[in-house]
Amino acid sequence: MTDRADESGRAAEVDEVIVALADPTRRRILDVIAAHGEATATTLAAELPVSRQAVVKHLAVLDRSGLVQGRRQGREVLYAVRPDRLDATARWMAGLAAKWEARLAGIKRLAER
Amino acid sequence: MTDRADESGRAAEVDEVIVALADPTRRRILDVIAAHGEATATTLAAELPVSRQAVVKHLAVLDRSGLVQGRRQGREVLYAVRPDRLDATARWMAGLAAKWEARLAGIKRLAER
DNA sequence: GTGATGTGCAACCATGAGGTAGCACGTCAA
DNA sequence: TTGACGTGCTACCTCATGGTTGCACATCAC
Repeated sequence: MTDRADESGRAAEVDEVIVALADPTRRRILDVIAAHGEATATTLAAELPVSRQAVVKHLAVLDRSGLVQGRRQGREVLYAVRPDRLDATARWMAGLAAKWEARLAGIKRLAER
Repeated sequence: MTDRADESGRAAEVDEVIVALADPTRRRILDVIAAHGEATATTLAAELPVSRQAVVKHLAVLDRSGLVQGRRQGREVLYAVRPDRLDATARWMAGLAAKWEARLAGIKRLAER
C-alpha cells in the first residue's frame, strides 16, 4: 500500500545503498565500524587486508549512500554507522517481495480456474 | 538476538541477492518479469534497451541468486520471479539495521553517564 | 620547533562486468 | 522438409571500479 511517487523518489537512495552493500570489503568495513562504535580510516586499514587509501574510497561511497557518517576530531575523522538508510532499504525490499508474492498469488488463482 | 552460525550461513545467499540487485538493468528486468508474470529472454530484450545476449547474462545472475527461476516450454524458456530470497534478504537487512541501532543506543547511554 | 602521525589528493594499474556480434543447434508450423 | 524463430555458446570490446603508491598538508606531543 505504499504510494508510487514515494517509491520512485526513494529509488535513487535505495540504489546507492544496495550498490554500497554489494562490495564485500565495504561490508567488512561496516562490520568493523559497528563493532567499534567509531573508527578512523587508518584504524580500519590496520584491521583489514587493504590499504588506507582503499578504505578511504570505500568510506566515501558509504558516506554518499548515507550508511556511514564521519565527524572530525582534531586531525582524525571518526566514522560511525547510520541505521536509517539501511532500515529504509530493508523496508523497500520487503515491500517489493510482498508485491511479487501478491502478483504470483494472483497468477496462480487465474491458472487454477 | 539472531544466532551467529545462521547469519554466516545465509551470508553467501544474501550477498548474491544484493549483488544481483545492484545492477539497474537487472532491476528493470525483474520489474518487467514481475509485471508480465512470466517472460522469455527474447521478450525482455524487445522491451529493454539491451541485446538478448545481455539479458541472458543478467538472467543467469538472477537465477544463480535465486531471484528468478526459468521453466522450459518447448523451444522457449519462461522466467518467473521468486520472492523468497528477496524476502530473506530484506529480513537480514532489517536485522542488521536493528543491531546497529542497538549498538548506537548502547554507546549513547555510555556517553551520557 | 621538530618529529611523528593522520588525512587529502592525484596518478596509475589491472581486472571483472556489462555489452555486442556471430554462428550453431533445437523446435515449431506450413 | 524447409523456413522461421528461440536458445546456447564463444569471442571480443570497453569502461567502471577496486586497488596501489607517492607526496603534500595539517595536527598533536615532546
